[in-house]
Amino acid sequence: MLLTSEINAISLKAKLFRGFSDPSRLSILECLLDGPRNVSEIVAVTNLSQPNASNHLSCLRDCGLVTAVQEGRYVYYHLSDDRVGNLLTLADEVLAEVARGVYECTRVTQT
Amino acid sequence: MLLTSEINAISLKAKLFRGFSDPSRLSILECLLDGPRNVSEIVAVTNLSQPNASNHLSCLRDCGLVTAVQEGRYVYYHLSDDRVGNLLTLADEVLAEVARGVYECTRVTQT
DNA sequence: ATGTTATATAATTGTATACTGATATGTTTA
DNA sequence: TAAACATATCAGTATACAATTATATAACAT
Repeated sequence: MLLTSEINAISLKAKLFRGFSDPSRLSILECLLDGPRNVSEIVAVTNLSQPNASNHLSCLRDCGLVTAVQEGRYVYYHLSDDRVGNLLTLADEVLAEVARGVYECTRVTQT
Repeated sequence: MLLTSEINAISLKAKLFRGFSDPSRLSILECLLDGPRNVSEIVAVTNLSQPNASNHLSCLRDCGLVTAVQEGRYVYYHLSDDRVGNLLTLADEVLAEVARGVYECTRVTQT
């Protein structure tokens, strides 16, 4: 039986993973692996519309996964912690192992 | 500009993370960190309804994150790869860093 | 000051998906 | 075979959320 505090910790962690669980946000995070990028650069790399990118960036910022630094009229974003990158790398390893299973999973729609 | 193959890889990774991004599935995965459990045990530990647990287990199974072994009328589930556990652990570390941000994120509903 | 570029926010809509309740399938024991 | 137990599936509903369009705010240039 789960305690209330454990439930909260789990919900929190689920929220963290949810930050990674959308292709648009993941594109943004991957693009930031190479270093800070401003919104226009992110839009160019990811092909997202500007408002869409901005929305996802807000989400990532609120979740603490990225940090924003304003320089003039540009806003540069960077990963807020090295371990965010580590998570992406480790995910690649897991993916290499379970790729077939994930690919064939029909319960979650692939965009 | 992202190539098609990169888009697919990213969608795949997003799907992987989506497996972790629901509190119910996360409860199941955490409960399996201690070793194999059958569905009834999982239901008891997580407080999920049996059909709900079964649905999430199907999803996790399809995604390759867990493996099912039938023993008599019981079906035992276990994490399919050690790195699945590693991802959970690393997530804890990231969470410790960004907990406040995640907690305050209002863009994603916390259950 | 005015226009232009960069970014953020708001309202809306469509779709995905988590949950529930009912039921089906499968396995064991009597 | 029947009854009891374990697990899976299905239909229906409600909610979360991603994307779009339009607009607002802010910084810079002319």
